[in-house]
Amino acid sequence: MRIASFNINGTKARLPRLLEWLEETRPAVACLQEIKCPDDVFPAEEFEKLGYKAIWHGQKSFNGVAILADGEAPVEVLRGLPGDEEDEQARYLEADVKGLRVANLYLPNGNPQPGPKFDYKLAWMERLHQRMQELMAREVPTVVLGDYNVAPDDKDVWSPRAMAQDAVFRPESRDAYRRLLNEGWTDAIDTLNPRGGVWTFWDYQAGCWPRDLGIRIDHLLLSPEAADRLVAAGVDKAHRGREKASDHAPVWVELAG
DNA sequence: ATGGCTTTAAAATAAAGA
Repeated sequence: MRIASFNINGTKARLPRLLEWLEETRPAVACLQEIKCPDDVFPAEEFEKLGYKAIWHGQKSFNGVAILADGEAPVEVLRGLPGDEEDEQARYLEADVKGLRVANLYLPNGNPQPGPKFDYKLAWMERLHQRMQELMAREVPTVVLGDYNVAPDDKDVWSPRAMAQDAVFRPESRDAYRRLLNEGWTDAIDTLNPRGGVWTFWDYQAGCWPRDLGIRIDHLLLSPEAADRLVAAGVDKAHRGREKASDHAPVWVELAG
């Protein structure tokens, strides 16, 4: 059973690429980030035609997340990350689907840093830590996946020097990510590719894609009950090279059962 | 190169991304 995550950078601009990716890779569950549309224009019927039922949490212009499942409707558990009544940004959606708890997130980018956006990112990561502790305590198979906007280690960026001032690579961001993992989560792609050099994002600028200058910021974190079923994990890298591609490639994990 | 692209919203530029 394949569980996938894809920052699509705009539903409207990406729809043909997104539909062909679903048809070609047929994930059981597909979590999308940056749908960048209000709830009333999300093209759910296009996914229905391919046999996917969806729930989504959008907003105008920016952010937005969705969970698609092959042949069954995800049962929504949480819309929005708890812990801040003032937070209006659509970045978190949690559901029960295919016998798993699935939490789909679009973590704040945090640039420029330092500044209020970076403060928001770090506060958001503390709230996520709280929620992931609750999820861990349930002791059921759980996958917390999405665009974390954190490159955890030197081996996860094409150039640590070039990335040094970027919010996705600051020590504060990496420390916060490590604190999440320390609760007992398994970073699926890192576990199966311990030497690093696996990218999930290539900037549109400066020829980063043709030169393969990327970073790894999209992650799939497995609770112990899900990690016991880990078979494979990977990146659909070729999809980054297509016409009108997102700047992220899809990432996925294969679970037994 | 505090941006070399791309998307969104909206009607020319501006914000956001990472």
